[in-house]
Amino acid sequence: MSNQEPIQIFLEGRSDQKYITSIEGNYHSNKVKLFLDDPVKGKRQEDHRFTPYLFMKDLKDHKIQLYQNSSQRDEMIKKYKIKIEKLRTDGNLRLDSGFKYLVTSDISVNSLTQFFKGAGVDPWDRKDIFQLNSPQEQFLIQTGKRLFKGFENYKDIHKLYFDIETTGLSPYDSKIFLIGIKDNRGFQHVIEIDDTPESELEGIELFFRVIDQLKPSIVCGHNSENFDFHFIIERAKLLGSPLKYAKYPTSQGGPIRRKKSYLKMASDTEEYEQTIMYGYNVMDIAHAVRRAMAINSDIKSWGLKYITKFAEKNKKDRMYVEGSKIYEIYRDNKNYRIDRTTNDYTIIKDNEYVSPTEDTITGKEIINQYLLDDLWETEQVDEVYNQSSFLLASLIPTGFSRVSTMGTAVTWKLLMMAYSYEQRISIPNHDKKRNFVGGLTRVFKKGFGQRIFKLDYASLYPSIMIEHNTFPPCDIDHVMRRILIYFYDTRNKYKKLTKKYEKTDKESSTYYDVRQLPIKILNNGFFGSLSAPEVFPWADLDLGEEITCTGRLYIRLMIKYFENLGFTSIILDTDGVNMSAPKDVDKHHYIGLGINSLVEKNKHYYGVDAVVAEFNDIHMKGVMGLDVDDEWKASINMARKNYVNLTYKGKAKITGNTLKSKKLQTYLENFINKGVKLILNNKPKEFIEYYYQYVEKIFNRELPLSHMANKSKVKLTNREYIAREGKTNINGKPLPKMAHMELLKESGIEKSLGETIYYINTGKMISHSDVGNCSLVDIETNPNELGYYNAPRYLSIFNKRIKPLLCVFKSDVRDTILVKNPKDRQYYTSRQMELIMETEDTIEEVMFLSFEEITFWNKVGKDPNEIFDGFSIDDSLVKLDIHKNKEIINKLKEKFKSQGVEVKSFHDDYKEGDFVINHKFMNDKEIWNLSEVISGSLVEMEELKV
DNA sequence: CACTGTGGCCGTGGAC
DNA sequence: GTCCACGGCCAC
Repeated sequence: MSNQEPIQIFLEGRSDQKYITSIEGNYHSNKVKLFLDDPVKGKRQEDHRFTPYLFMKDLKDHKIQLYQNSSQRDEMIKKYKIKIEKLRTDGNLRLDSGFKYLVTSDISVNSLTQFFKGAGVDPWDRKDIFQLNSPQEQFLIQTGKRLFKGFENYKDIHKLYFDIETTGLSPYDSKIFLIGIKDNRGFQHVIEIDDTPESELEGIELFFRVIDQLKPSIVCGHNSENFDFHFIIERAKLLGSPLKYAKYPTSQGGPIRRKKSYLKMASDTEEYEQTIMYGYNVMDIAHAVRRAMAINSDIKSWGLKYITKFAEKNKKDRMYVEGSKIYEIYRDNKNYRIDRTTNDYTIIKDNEYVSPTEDTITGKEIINQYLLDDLWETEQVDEVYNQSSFLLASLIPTGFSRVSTMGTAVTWKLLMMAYSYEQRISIPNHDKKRNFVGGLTRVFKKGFGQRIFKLDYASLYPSIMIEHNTFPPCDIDHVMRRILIYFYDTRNKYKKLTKKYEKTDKESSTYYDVRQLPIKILNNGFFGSLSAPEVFPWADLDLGEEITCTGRLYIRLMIKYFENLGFTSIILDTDGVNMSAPKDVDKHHYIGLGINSLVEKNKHYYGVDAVVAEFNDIHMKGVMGLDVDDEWKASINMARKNYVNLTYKGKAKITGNTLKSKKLQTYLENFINKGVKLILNNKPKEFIEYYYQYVEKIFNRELPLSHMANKSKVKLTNREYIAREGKTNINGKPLPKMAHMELLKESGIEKSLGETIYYINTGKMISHSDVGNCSLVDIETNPNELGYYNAPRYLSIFNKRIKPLLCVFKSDVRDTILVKNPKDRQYYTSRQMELIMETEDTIEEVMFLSFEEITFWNKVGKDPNEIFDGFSIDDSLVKLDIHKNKEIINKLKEKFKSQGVEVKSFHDDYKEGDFVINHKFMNDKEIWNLSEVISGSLVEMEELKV
């Protein structure tokens, strides 16, 4: 354990300074200001200095000469107080050709860049030669300080929540009438604004004065970057305000401003305007929710009302007002009867008698309470979804708003840059981007299954990296390996503690559970970073591919092992297989040896758990091991990555985008949710009846427009969409139109990025596609409104979606179920309605290494059959068919040799013009080909008989 | 002073 | 009808 201490100190920051909540630096000096919130001494600021630096490659390699002659250079070095230090490379080629000089200036980051600009190179433009951190990051890296040190919980940070109410959506034709403010230390206030411009400006100014008084560390709202701040600032400008708000009275901080910034959500990046307030972290909670949404497909919307319910944090007695009625109720000077236990209210009509004992409330009071309840919920959502960013910020040397918007590869880059700076190691030259082999995925059995187990490798990719030592050689201190092992151990420790306190001490349990979260994020992101050379300079694609190819071997090994024991593989995806167990599986009994860390010593295991524990103890090695992820009562297996499972509690869990998507129209979703349960509970006749009833409803337009509406997410601004018009695809054809963007363009409505819009196809025939045949639908005002829609087309879309579900029926029945008109409905016998399961992909095929895999192993000069050397597992399970292949290939080679032709195999090092034997698996058959190497690739010439 | 990966399914618009 | 490129979303 003790050898992990330096890593822990590095990650948590070697400086002991506590309670830093934000840092302000700049490019024109070497000064930074720290903002602290000491629980005893209170809020204060500190001035600090740092030495601006950048990492630089050897300029000679880029044919760049710094200044005309050495005397001129020396003069500039003196002027800008430049120092150049050579960093460690230990003879590693990528470090030698990387950023191996550390250049510093005692003056400022600008003087550093000025020095190079004077010589004709702008470091900001030449990311290929220079690596720079922001002043804030430079300070943190240099001093070993970290944000939020000393704060045990996110709750301990002083946070201010706000929300505004406006008369409309645009600041140019509507105005603010309420601003709600609440902090997490007992303050709350609603600023009321009347109809005059003076009052509105006063309200805005008061809002900033309140912030200035309270000095919270974090200022946040829900969707505040896109909406509230934009609105407030634009209104203030229109009303003639100079916008010099939110300064610390004693500071020299500049005015509030907005800066182009990026929000990273899994593989998506979105631009937004970030609000900058000197000394504060300005956060948008919707960002945290949207990042969670990108990873968790069960979250359907990032709206405040939805997400509070999803997180089960909704206030039970909250005041609720429909969005369109807020202004009306606020302004109409009416009184309402209210039930204080539920906060339900009804309007009191003019001349209506009200007894003095009745509880009443004014419209204004309703809206004020509504606003405060919104803020209360905002705080709850913040606590749930920003927790991991808060914890990450105490490990990663950068500001809070950046931590909560950047991607995982940048996170790892900052960690590695910090380590390289501390240890004076060069930053490697980046690897070249290329495609590579990823996870293996198959569906072996299609249709209806019962009693299904999911067996998957615990953290497959990180485990492979640790067990097979796949780390880049350019990491000369092996720090990535050490960090990963530290994370692995720490996370396991937290997981064990979470479990230990689960029943006795809920608070401690949650404390540890929350702490394993940032580690999980860093762990999961590591493999992706290692394969992202354009972002992460330490990336190594051969290693990335070795990890995935090794993963493919592990999954094959597992399939062979369990099939041998009578298990049936159903669906395979990357790191796990859904299997059905043999009938006698419950007879299995195993007493844990505890050799494998996933197995408890002396614990009695039964059934599938026993089989898996034995596999782990006896046959796995080191950190590698299988988990029994779950057990299900029944399943529908439709296609690769697409299946539905029934839990023993009766819940249907849908996996894959065939039946689960945020774009799925509500009418489809409603049918699917009920329909899959009927099939899973083995009620095929009821399913068929339900299907025909639903066809009738769609056909006769009995379903509300809000349920039929297509959902599209806005990913382009109107301007970007219009700019797309002249563009073509790789074949020179124009890019197709997008129905929802056409609607926005025509109506002149500009939606924020990330918003969902709803529209309905109003054509007459199936062939009437959406473009030119659709109109926008307001799903909120009249959710139950019926109306005209393109029934044949929606029915056809419905049938297409349902089709994959029919894989549970016999093939002759399957083809007759779907109808275009309810009068064509079919009737079936019980025998016809038996649910089935049939073979799709074969085990034999999947045991073959793909051509790409063999090419890879060949390229790196490794034998995949040696991956399991040292594992105590039966050779026949481990050794793959490539040995058999080798025998056949050798025979074929000899045959050609006897005819005087030199032939190679793809195991060999082949060149342009060589003849090569290769093989593939098609329709369950092995096919052998003779190919010629033309322009670096294999061109098939003839099929060979074996 | 943007940017983790591959594999897979489905819908769409447009060309033939 | 069939094919294609592309976008979107999802699984891991």
